[in-house]
Amino acid sequence: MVADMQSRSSAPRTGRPRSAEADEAILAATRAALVDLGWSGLTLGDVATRAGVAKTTLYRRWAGKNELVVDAVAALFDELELPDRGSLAADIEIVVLQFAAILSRPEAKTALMAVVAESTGDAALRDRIRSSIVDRQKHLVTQGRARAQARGELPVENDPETAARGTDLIFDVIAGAVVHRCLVSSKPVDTDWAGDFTRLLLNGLTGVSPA
Amino acid sequence: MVADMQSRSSAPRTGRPRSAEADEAILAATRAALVDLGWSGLTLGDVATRAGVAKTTLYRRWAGKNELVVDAVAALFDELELPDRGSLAADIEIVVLQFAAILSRPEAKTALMAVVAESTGDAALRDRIRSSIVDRQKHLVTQGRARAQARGELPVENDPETAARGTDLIFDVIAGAVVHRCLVSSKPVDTDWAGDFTRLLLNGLTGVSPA
DNA sequence: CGCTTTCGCTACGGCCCGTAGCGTAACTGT
DNA sequence: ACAGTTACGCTACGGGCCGTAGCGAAAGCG
Repeated sequence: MVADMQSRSSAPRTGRPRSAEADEAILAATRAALVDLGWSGLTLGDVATRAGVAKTTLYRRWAGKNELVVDAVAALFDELELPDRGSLAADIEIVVLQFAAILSRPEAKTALMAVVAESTGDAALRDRIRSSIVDRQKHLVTQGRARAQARGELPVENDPETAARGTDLIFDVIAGAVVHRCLVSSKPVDTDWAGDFTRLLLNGLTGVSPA
Repeated sequence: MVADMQSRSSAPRTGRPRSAEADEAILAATRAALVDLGWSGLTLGDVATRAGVAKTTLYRRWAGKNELVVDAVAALFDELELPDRGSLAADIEIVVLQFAAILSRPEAKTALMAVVAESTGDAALRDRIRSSIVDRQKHLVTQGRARAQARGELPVENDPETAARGTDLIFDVIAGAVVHRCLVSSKPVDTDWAGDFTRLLLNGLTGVSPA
């Protein structure tokens, strides 16, 4: 979703409309190509062929490889959800395992790191990644925290600015640790590791409150 | 250092030796090119020109862009050290800030993520990254933990296998969180954030010990 | 039915890749 | 001193992908 710049602002009222099937076919072809060839092996010409679409059509909708792949991969992360397991520990563990499951898919692995690498020199791409992928999942943290506060497991934050800082911190710790474990250490995120990590984070959150 | 496969095993005893200056010139040129062009813009022909070396010389020593960049960037992380600041909290904070300082350099940013992305489909590259960069810094964790145990801040681990698991976990959490903060959230790792993170991790480590 | 926009297709210059071939330079053992 | 061996700089090449231009046809709208 949220493919090009044209669908956001006023779409042209006249002329032939863009094919919605083509959009989905292109994104699916991109994911398939990522699985087969990886980020560096992926070429826009190949994606166009797989999608049964002309290469020029592809360039009309996306500025380049980076933007295309961000959109193609963003949908994968919408699978994340947070069923109420009754305790903060269980909630953390389940989201860690879900996130790791997504990262185990080859298209997610190779694409995520690559677009982040490209984004280091491209502010617009950085914003696109954040709005399409990262910020969309941040509600999981606020949701889990709210539940924990309702259960009395966590203290209630008074200052909204402090709460936002805490949310960002928790998100960076969880996402960062799982990504690092999966892609850098390349060791499995099984229930053992998820349990260890959950205990560590839980102790950190429920321990002595910050100054 | 540790450039090619030839320097590890028995170097040829006969013939013209490889130029050591060329090695360093190439790696320096690679870092410079990463700053100017980023990962995707870097070409081996350009690196060779910058280094004042023929392109063929480059291909004799490195299999490709991935391996070259890993070696070029590995040296950056050797700056990390752990001066004894007297408390575990201070030790964590200082290493977080040091790591963030390295990640603030554009050549480190773009190269690290890119080679990790490439490594998702290349086991040999994954091992090269681990042995050249990651595992080299793991001693910081064991060192900091040993000091904290000597101070009585942390309990002593009896089982060496449990201790290793803990080391890996701490490493993933620290490195992962800092990387995520810098490159994905793209927010500054200042003393405020480092302090928040340190409190969180410290509480997690000193809290109720794992089952 | 005109107007507008998208679509598929072809073709193109340009850049970079990775290798081959050559003559030269550097170092080693006899 | 001399042959043997390896690294070096240089040039050249086929091949692949890029990103765009130009065309005729198709699909909507008033």
